[in-house]
Amino acid sequence: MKRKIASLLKDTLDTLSAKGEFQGSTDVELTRPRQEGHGDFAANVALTAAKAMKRAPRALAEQIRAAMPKSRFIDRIEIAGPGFLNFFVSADAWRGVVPEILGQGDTYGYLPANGERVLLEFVSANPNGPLHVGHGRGAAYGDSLARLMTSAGYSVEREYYVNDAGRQMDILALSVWARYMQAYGEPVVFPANGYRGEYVLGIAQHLKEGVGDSLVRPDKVLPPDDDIEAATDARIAYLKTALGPLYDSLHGAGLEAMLADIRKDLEEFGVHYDRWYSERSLVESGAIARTLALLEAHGDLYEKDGARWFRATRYGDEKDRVVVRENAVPTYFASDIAYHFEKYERGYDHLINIWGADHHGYIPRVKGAMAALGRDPARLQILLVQFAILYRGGQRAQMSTRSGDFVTLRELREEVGNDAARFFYVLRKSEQHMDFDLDLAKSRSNENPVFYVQYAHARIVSVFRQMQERGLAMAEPGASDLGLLVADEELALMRALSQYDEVIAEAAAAREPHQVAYYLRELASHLHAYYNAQAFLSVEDPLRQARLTLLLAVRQVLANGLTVLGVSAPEAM
RNA sequence: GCGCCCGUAGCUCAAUGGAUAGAGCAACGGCCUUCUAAGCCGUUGGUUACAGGUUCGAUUCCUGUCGGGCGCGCCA
Repeated sequence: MKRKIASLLKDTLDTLSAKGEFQGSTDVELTRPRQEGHGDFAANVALTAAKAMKRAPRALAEQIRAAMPKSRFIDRIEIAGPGFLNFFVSADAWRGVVPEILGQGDTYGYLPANGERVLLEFVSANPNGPLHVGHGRGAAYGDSLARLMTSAGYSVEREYYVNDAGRQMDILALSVWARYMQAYGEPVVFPANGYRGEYVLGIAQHLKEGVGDSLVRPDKVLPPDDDIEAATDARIAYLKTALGPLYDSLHGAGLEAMLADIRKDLEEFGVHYDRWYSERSLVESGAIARTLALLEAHGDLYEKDGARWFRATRYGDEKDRVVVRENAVPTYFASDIAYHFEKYERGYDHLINIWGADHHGYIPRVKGAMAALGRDPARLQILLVQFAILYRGGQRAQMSTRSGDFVTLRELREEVGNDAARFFYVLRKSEQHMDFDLDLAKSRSNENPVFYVQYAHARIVSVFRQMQERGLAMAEPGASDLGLLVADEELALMRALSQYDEVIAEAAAAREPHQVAYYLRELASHLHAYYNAQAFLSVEDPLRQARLTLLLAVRQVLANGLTVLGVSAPEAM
C-alpha cells in the first residue's frame, strides 16, 4: 500500500519537475503518522523542498495535491500543519490486503529476492563452558535477524566461529585434567584460574571411563606463585610434555563435549547453523601465515620486544596490536584477521557479526586489518549486543563462567520456555542495556508479552474450532464479500495487516527484529479489541463469511511474524 | 585518564529529523447466562538527565556537564 501511494506521488513530482515546477529529489519517503487525524500516510516533501525553491511550503503542497491523479486507493489528500501532505486511503484499498495475504500464505511479507548474500556470524562463544543467558541474547537476536533478512529478500547463511585453538581451551584441558586426577584420588592442585563449573566434572568422569588411568601423571605446580597467569602457562606446558600425544585426547575431550553441548542447546532453542567454522582449521591450513605474509608485504607489520606487531594505528586504531607473541604463537587477533579475510574471499555482499558489547574495542583493529588487506571495511557490519543484567528476587545476579556461578541458557529455557525466552530477548533493541528479570520471565503472568500475541493466534484458531463444532462451514475465502467489513475494528485490523511488509523491510534494513515484536503486539491488540467488540459465528452468513475471512488473514500474519522471531504460533493455550 | 554504548511515565521499554513523545506492567474504575477474562473499555501518570548549538521543526544530529555500563592484555 505504501509503495503504491509513494509511486503515485513520485510520478506526480516527476511530472512537475519536467515542467520546471518542482526542484529536488522526487524519491519521497512516506511515513505513517502517529496522530490519527493526520491520515494514513504523510509526506513532508513540500517542507523539505520549499527552502531550495524559495516557496512557501503550504503553497507548494497545494500545487502538488492539485497535480495528483485520481486514484481508487486515495479518498482524499489534506494539507496540514506547516505543509504536510496527508493521504487518506480508501476502505476498499485496505480490504485488498486480505486476499493478498490469503493468496500468499506463509510467504506473505516476503520481499522479492534482492540477490544479495549475507554471512551472519553470531554467538561464537568459546567452547569452554555451557552457554549462559548472555549468549542467549546473541542467539535469539542473531537467529531472528537471519530470519528477518531472509524474509526481506536476502540470502542468509549462519555461521559459528569455533575458538578451538586458543589458550582458553588449554585452560579447560588443564581444568578437566585436575578433575580427572581428583577422580582417581591423586593429589592435584586445582588451577587458580581454571573452570570450576560442574560440567568439568562430567567431562573428567567421561574421560576416565573412556581412557582409564592413562592420563594420570604426577602434578607439578610451577612457580611463580604470585603470577597466576604465568604459572598456568607453565603448567600447561608441563602437561603437554608429560602427556605427549595424549594431550590431544584430553584437549579434544573438553572441546567435543562442550561443542556438542552448545550445538544441542542452540538446536533446541531453534537456532540452526549452516556452518561451524573451526579456528584451528585456519592454523592448520596455513591461512594465518598467508594472511600475515600479505600484511608483511604491505609493510604493515614490524618487530618490537620480540613480538610481531600490526600497525593498527595506521588504520585508525588507538594503538598497534601484537599478532605473533614473543613465544612465536600467533594471537587470537591473528586468526581473526585470517578468518575475516577469508570471509571476504568467499564473496558475500554483507558480512555481519554479532558481538557482545564487551568486544567493542576490538572493532577498529579488525576493520583496520581488513583495510590493510585492501578490503572495504564498510562491508563488515559489527552489531553489538549489550549485556543482559540478571535480576533474581530483586537482586542483581552475578555471572562468571569460571566460578561456575551463572545461569545457563538451558536453565532459562527450561524455566520459562523457548518461546518466552526468545520473545523476551528480542523485545529490546540489541544495543540497549537489558534488565532480565528472571522471576518475571519465569512467571506465566500476563506481564510476559509473548502470551498476549500467542493468545491472539490461539483465539482465532479456537473460533474455527467452534465453527466446526456448531456444524458451520467456511466458504472459499475468495467468495466472501469483504465490502461488508465496515466496523472500526475491522478497518483498523486491515490497516495493521497492510503494514506488515513495511515492518519487515524497515526492521531488516535497520537490523532490528524488535520492530517485528512490537508490530505483533499491536496487531494482537487490534485482534483482541475486535474479538471483544464483534461476534463472528453468531452473525448471519454473508457477514459471517467476511469476518471469518478477515480472521484467517490475521492468523496468517501473526503466524508469519512469530516465525520471524522463532516463536511458535500455538493452536490452543 | 581515553574510547564505545546508554540516560524517555513509579518500573521495563518504543518512537527513518516531523505534527499533541507512545506501549506494557503497576495504581484506580467498569465489562463474562453468548466464539478462551492469558482478554476488552476507561482514568491517572512526562522540564525526553542538564546546558548550549545546528533548522521551518530535535527524544533523534553536534559540543559540553552530570550519572550508569563496558572496554583500554604478547587473554579470547
